[in-house]
Amino acid sequence: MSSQQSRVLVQLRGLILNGTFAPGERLAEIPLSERLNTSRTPIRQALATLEHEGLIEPSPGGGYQMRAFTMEEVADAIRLRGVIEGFAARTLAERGASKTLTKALKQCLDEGDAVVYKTAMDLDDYASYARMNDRFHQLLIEGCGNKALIRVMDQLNSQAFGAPSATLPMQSSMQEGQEWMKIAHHTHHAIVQAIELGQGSRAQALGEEHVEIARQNLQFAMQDPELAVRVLPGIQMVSGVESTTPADPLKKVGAQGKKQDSGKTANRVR
Amino acid sequence: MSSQQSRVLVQLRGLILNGTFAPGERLAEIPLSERLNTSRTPIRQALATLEHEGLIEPSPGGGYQMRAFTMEEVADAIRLRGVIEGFAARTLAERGASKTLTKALKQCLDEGDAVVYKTAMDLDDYASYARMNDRFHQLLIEGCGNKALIRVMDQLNSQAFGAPSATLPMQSSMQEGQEWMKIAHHTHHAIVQAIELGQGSRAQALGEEHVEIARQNLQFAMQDPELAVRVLPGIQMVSGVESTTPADPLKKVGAQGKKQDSGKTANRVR
DNA sequence: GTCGACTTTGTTGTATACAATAAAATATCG
DNA sequence: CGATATTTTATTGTATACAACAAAGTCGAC
Repeated sequence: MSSQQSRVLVQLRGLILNGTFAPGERLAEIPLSERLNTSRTPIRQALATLEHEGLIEPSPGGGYQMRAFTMEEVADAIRLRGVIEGFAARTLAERGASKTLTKALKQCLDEGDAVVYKTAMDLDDYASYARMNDRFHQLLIEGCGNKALIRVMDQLNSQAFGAPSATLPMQSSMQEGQEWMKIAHHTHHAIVQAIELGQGSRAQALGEEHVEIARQNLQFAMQDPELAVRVLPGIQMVSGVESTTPADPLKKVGAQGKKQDSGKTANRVR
Repeated sequence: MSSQQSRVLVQLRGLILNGTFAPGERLAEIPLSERLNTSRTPIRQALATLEHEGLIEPSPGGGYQMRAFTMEEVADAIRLRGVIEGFAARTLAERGASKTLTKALKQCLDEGDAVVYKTAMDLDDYASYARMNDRFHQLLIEGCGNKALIRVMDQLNSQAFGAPSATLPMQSSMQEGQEWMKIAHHTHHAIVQAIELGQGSRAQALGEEHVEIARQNLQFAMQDPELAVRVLPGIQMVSGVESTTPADPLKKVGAQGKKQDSGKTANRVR
């Protein structure tokens, strides 16, 4: 795609996921365009996209504002992801997976085994497991061949906490993390087996249960927000998680471009 | 929202759903802006939205083109809708439905009963059943309280054949239609009962089975494309369904604004 | 006559000017 | 002094000009 539009979209999404804007904060076009060194046009396009992705919402008087997320919503999004992935797995089990797909899935299983059964796991291992995990879930979704499902999953993915990496165990210590990973990866094995044996119902149930692990871990990780912020990008947007780096996220004024000269009409509501 | 943007979006979506553009046909901004009496800006915005809705796709060299749909994709979209609605019903069963929601659902059941058990059904009855059906499904989706699910379902709805009305029986004769409606409406009753009794698994299964009726009916209706076109808006977009009204939908040239003077460079691919 | 470089032309991407609008600040009247 | 009308001002919505680009056509050389 063209450079300006995609660049702005990525950068703006990044800003949002970093918790730059407080919930309800207006996303005015001109400050954003100055901040990202572009004109209003690409900004507008990016804002429209982000609205479709569900990261921002229309402001009553026109324009957009930052959305507020609750923990409950995040948990619901993860559950939905489980249902859809479960359906994908079931479809694969019922229709049969192609030889190449099965092979690719088993490749993922092997890679995961190599990491999970290591005696000592480091950050690189964690990263490579995360990559494998993403690929595994991607394979399930793309492999099932249901285009509507692929589209819908794209939408969920863009919502950050719905993304495959959100299904990853995230624990305070590597040790703990590895234990959870063993369980999660065991489910990967079971899903592939169910697909091979044509056990549709089992495949579906496993898909749902798989994200349940992640959901519980998320709730656990939220007890230590510092950790959650480091491990799950975008979690700052969820109310209850205080971001530590930006200045004063409590006030609505927030980080506002460079102007800030008068300060009187800084955050007009319209 | 502002008048120009929403107007253009609705009109353009209408044109697409009417089968105005052949699959693969380029949707150039200037011809569209002339056709809808506006500038390129609202057109661009509408095109972006329609891409997110999945009705059009990006063209390789930039811009957009009409998407091609297959019957299989439509069937898959309906199945996915069933899974998601089933999940909504299950969630309601597990979490318990509010008093007002239960009441609203039962109101739908009563209205449906009144239509389905009539001795002779006319078009008005059909229309009122359709309205009730839409409301019923809407209540399930909104009522379950899962915001991610609501968003995802919005996306499916915009895709026309995924819409609630697509779950309606569509038969060649009123007589036949009424028989199918009886079955479909019976499922409505069963879903509400399952929700009331907290039978989550049953509610889920019923949700999925409910759309299965519609899927089979769709395939049946496709044997008589004339009927399908009349009964299911947007079905013209599906390859294999020949639309009758526009001129020559086989050639890619299709209905192209007003220009058509030279004809030589009419459909530049870029 | 055919292949290749060049020119033409249509189309999108980007910036920006202008209009419409709504909120805030200010002035005016009771 | 308070409430309301008016002005101001920021911001979005819309139109359009210009730049970048890519495809098609055209000309020329071998």
